[in-house]
Amino acid sequence: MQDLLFDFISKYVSLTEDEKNIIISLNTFRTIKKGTILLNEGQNSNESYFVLKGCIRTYYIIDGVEKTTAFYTEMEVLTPHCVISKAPSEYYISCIEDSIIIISNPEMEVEVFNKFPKFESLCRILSEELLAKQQIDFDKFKTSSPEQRYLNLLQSRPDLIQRVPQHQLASFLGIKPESLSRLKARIIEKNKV
Amino acid sequence: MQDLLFDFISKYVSLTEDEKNIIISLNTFRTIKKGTILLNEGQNSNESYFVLKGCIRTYYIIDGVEKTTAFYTEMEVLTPHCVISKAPSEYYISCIEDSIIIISNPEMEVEVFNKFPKFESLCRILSEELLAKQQIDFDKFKTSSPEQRYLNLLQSRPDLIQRVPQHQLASFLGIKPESLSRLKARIIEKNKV
DNA sequence: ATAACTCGTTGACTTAAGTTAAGAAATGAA
DNA sequence: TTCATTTCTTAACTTAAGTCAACGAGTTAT
Repeated sequence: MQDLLFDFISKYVSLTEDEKNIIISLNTFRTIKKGTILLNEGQNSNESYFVLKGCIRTYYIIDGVEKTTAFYTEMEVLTPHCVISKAPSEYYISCIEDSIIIISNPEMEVEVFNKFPKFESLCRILSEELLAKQQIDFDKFKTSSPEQRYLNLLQSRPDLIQRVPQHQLASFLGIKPESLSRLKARIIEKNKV
Repeated sequence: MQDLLFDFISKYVSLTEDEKNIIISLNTFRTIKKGTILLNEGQNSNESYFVLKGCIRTYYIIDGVEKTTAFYTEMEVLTPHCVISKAPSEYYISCIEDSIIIISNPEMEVEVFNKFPKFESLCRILSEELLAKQQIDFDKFKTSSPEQRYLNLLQSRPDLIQRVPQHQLASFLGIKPESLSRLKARIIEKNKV
């Protein structure tokens, strides 16, 4: 299992066996059952999540309705806003498949950064990459219609459409579940003619 | 002018006079005229922009139409996606007010990081903050109607509505300029009754 | 096995955004 | 100033998303 992590890290920096052992000794690998809520609205947490296997999602409850805004799957990291802002969380995080997650916190990170400054470089580079990537995603969202967003998702993350309930996908695409249903029917209809 | 920068940095780390002098000696402060294009589509660039004063925007040209997706004003940083991906840029960056901008590049950064590791911490923390903040913005965008987005912007960045042309604001809000016009008229109508 | 729920789809209707076109208002240049 | 261009608004019409309700399929719990 750890190999997945080290393969990922090796794309950015090379680690010695000693360094790898330090990581393993932190003992932060967790198996989480589907349905587990990792973070509640209003909660103060300092945990970050690195998904090794499985899928977690962030969602809000607005006027009693769940609004899913993001999914994190294999090799994706989520540091909740509340960890940065040190304010109560505005959203929930739940595990939507049985998953293996690395759970870390800022104190641990600082400790590792002090021992191996290389890790801070890694985290800086990862953050900068994610930020730029997310900006592109946001741009694409803004400049696309719901239908284009769906077709785009079909290309870029086809797995998500399989593994995630439609009503969660709908709010992820910024629309209502009924609209997603109709939009899909519309696409099929177009392709027939 | 530099004081603006150092005041900003001091929120995150404290700098000695020596360190400040190093920054100044890099001589990266630039005054940019309104209308200047800082980055063209298809261009490979390695420049990052820190806006000390003024405003820059990113925009795409899609089917011959400009789509503005982001604005950066005082104390905001933009590292274009192409700097990270090392691929040609998909968007343009232009300066929409006479501005003072700090222009840096990865080589300069590495040099500074080596002299003062503290700066890499600063950049990591800034990136992580920006990432979490941007995620919240994206979430809010997804879960709001165009009208709510406009009202939200009125609260959170009222200056933008003043300093930016409406048709650029419209695509920033993910709609057409005509829709923004009608939406504003609708809001005024509501408040009358 | 049955009841209760969740989930996805469909239909009828409402509302608002997209489209196209025209014109008014503001801005900039000659 | 005057002309041209850009920006913003309005109108008429089309398209699609939102809303509300109903239904069937699948799941879970009792």
